[in-house]
Amino acid sequence: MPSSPATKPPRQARSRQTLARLLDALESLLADRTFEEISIHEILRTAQVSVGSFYARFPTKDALLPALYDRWDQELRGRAVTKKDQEEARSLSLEGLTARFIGNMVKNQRRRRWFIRAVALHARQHPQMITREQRSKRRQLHRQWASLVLEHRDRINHPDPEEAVALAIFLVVSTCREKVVFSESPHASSFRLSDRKLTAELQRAFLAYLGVTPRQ
Amino acid sequence: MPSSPATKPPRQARSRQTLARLLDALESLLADRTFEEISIHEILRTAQVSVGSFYARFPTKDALLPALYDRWDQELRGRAVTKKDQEEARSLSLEGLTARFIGNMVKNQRRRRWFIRAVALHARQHPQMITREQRSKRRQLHRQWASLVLEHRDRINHPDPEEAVALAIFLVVSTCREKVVFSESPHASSFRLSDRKLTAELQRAFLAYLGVTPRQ
DNA sequence: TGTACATCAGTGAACGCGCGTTCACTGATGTAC
DNA sequence: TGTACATCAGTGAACGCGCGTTCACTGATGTAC
Repeated sequence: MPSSPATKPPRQARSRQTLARLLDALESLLADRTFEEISIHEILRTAQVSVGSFYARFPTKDALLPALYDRWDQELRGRAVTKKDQEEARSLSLEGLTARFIGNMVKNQRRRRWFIRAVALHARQHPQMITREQRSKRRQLHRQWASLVLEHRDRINHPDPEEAVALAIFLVVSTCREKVVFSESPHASSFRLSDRKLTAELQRAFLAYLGVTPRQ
Repeated sequence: MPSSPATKPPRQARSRQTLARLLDALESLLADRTFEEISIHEILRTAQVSVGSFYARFPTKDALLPALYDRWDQELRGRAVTKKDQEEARSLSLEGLTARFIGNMVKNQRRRRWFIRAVALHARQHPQMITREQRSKRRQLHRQWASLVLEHRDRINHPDPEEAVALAIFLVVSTCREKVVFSESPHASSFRLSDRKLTAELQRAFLAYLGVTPRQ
């Protein structure tokens, strides 16, 4: 249902595999180049799929990346957060909550960096990708995090806690993406920072900005 | 001298104007589209310059954006910081210093957002652009800022002040760019935030992360 | 001041390559009776 | 269980458009004597 508007869903197992091969091929090729730089023919060769077969499923090349995005989002939704998880999260301290979320964020960005880079670059010029992103599971998780953090409102020292939490999340997400996804090309050579350290520092920044002082 | 390697500098006033027209044309077209999306012919039509004239100056299309970058960087170097300015900056409080720098940053990003967006997108896939950026005046200003901040080392509460300052700058620059340059498309609709407010909050985040407590 | 020549600057029709896409076709799978 | 037909799925040669670039040329400016 959240798949591309003009994309016909496969009816047979055979074509479902072809689709999977296409998306896999694209994902692997994205490691080296932008979506724009990769030609259809190249994707098709990698996936061992013929041109006609592709255009039977997708209206244009541009429909392919959104489809990959959807698959990823579905995957995220698959590991649905249970009621139990939510209860558990609610019982955590603000520090614990932050540590867990930021830890996951860094880990995920690291694992899927190529894919995230491609989507981020593509979204900058394709509005439909942006709206897709806004309805994504990822965004939903951010909202969940925000409300969980706001349950510790008494420890937040900022004139407008709601706004502050939103900006704090924006801040760590932007920084994390810039660092992990974009600033680690061989040419960038900005300061080195292990993921462990990055996580710790982002946590520190998050809590400090919200004006949270350690409990003694 | 810092102009593109294979780019021939103009010898006559006439061609210097042509060059300027080309760069102006590109800069204005970047407001709506990516560099990749803009064709040479379009730039030439806008600048009222012929194809041959362009290729007499530039080896390829890709040499044009770096040239625009250089012009901008030269402009920055033009308004050189005098000894007096430095003295003055040194006499400011940490809060004053931060306010000034972040204020300028937000203002500049706002003014030149299209151009910055183009460069950021292009740099992601063209290494030569990255090295250019690293030797830029902008980077140099960041380093200057870092060392000025470190003169207030006694007010910084972080196990590794040097590293912390570097990351703090990275943090505010990344966030500012993400917000001003990328997150304000009509489709993005993330939370609204005036430049004034953004500046204030980034300042708060910067100082809080460094563990600076207000002087009483 | 004038003439000859070299260099700089500019012109735009034409080229050719690469890419996304089309199309006429064959083969595989599912369904009805 | 077998046959007929509809639909789904896959094939790859060929097309054509748009783009960056070339090239043979004309005109303007600077320099030497």
